[in-house]
Formats: sequence, structure tokens, C-alpha cells
Amino acid sequence: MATIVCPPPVLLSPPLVSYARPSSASIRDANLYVSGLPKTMSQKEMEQLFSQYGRIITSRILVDQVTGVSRGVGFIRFDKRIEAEEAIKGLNGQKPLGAAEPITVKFANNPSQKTGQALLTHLYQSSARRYAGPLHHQTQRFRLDNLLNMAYGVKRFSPIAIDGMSGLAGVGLSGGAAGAGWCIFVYNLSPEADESVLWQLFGPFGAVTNVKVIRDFTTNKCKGFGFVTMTNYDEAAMAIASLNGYRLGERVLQVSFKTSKQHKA
DNA sequence: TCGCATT
Repeated sequence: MATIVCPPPVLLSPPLVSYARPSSASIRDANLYVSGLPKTMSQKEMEQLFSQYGRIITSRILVDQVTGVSRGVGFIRFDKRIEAEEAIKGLNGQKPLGAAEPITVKFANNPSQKTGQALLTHLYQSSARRYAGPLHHQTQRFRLDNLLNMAYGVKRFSPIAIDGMSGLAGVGLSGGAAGAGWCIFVYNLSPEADESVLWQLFGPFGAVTNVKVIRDFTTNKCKGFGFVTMTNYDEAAMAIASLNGYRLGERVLQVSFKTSKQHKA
């Protein structure tokens, strides 16, 4: 007669349920944001760099959606929070291998708590347009033509040619998903300038998807310039034509499309 | 006087 021996239940329960992982506190927020990575560094190389500090659960390197090249930004999720803390201590501000620039390692933001910037953009625009924005296409085009003539010198370039985007090589049409649009360089901001002033200046001209005030890392003061990304060329051109030379406080702004800076002759 | 970057 065959006898079936049942294993004691006590052997089954621990690995299957309660002790599958340590308590959530020790594994929470073990996710790191890494920037300044060499563009040539692969995900595997990044993992090798971080693996000395603990067990890596997931990793990722963000790439430009158009070119596929690394954006120099990545994520490392460790098994435990303390491992992530040690990795920050050991790697933040360090130069990997023979890289020219040090990397930044910090705890990542929660992806679900997005900045809400795009949403705010639309909310702001819908209110700003009511009293300051372009009204409809005929009016907008009329004003754009005049402003372009003022900006470039009447009759030197026709608005048609500008609208055709001829002669715009090296100008700030940026690729990538979040960065799609026309990138505008704003110079001569005050050290106290913040993002809100850029929203207020450019928002009335149309769809603004991103603004950035560049600050000194240590003083946190504006370095005198910033960037604005606008979705539509006409609106960007209108903003530039209107705001270049605009006096903001004691300063006269210089506003133009961002230059590429990649191919420095 | 032309960047950051948040899966």
C-alpha cells in the first residue's frame, strides 16, 4: 500500500507569503536618478558601476526618441533603501572610469507625481489668451507679418519665406518626446528671475510646453539666461519678435531661437 | 550669452 506523506504545513508557509520580502519600509524609495552619465555608457556598464553597492532590481537609461542616443540620464532601483543610500554616498559627484564629467546620483522622484507642467501650461494659456493672446488666425497672421517685418527689416525677407522655415539651419527645433518644439534662448534675466516670469512673458503668445531658468549650482541664483520651448513656429516667432529688446525691470531682454552649439566649427 | 533631463 502506497503511503503519501504530507509535508508539515509549517515548511510551506514562510517562503510563500509573509517573508517573501523584507518589510516595505526598507525597500521603499530605493530608486535612484542618475544624470551626467557619459553618452557612451550602456545600461550594463551603469549596472556594473552601481552593483558594488547592492542588488539592482531594475535599471534604465533614457534615450532620445529620435536619434536613440543616450540622454545621459538613468535610473537604478536597488533592492534595499540602504543600498541606494550607500550608492549615493559612493558615486554622487564621482567620475566613472575616465569620464570627463562627474555624475549626479540622487533619489528619484516618484513617476506618478508628475510636475503637471503641461497641464498647468494649458490652464495658464486658456486664461492668459483671454486678454493677452493671439485671437484668431487672421489677426494673428496680420500681427505676425508686421512683427516679422519689424524684426528682420521690412521686405528683406517675406513672411512666406519665414513660414516656410527656410534659412533656419542650426536653430532650436528640438527633437525628443518631451522636448519637441521650438527652443528659445532668453538672455539678460536678473539673478532673482524664476520660471514664473518666463511663463508670464511667453504664455500669451501661444503653446509653451517648458520653461527653464538656468541657475548657479551653489548660489541658486539665475545665471542670466533661460529657455522656453514653444510648440508652434508662428507663435514662437511672434514671441521672439515681440520680446527681443523688451525691457524687463532695468534689463533689456535678448530673445532668439536657441543655437545648436554642437558643431562648433 | 545657449541646459536640463525623472522611467
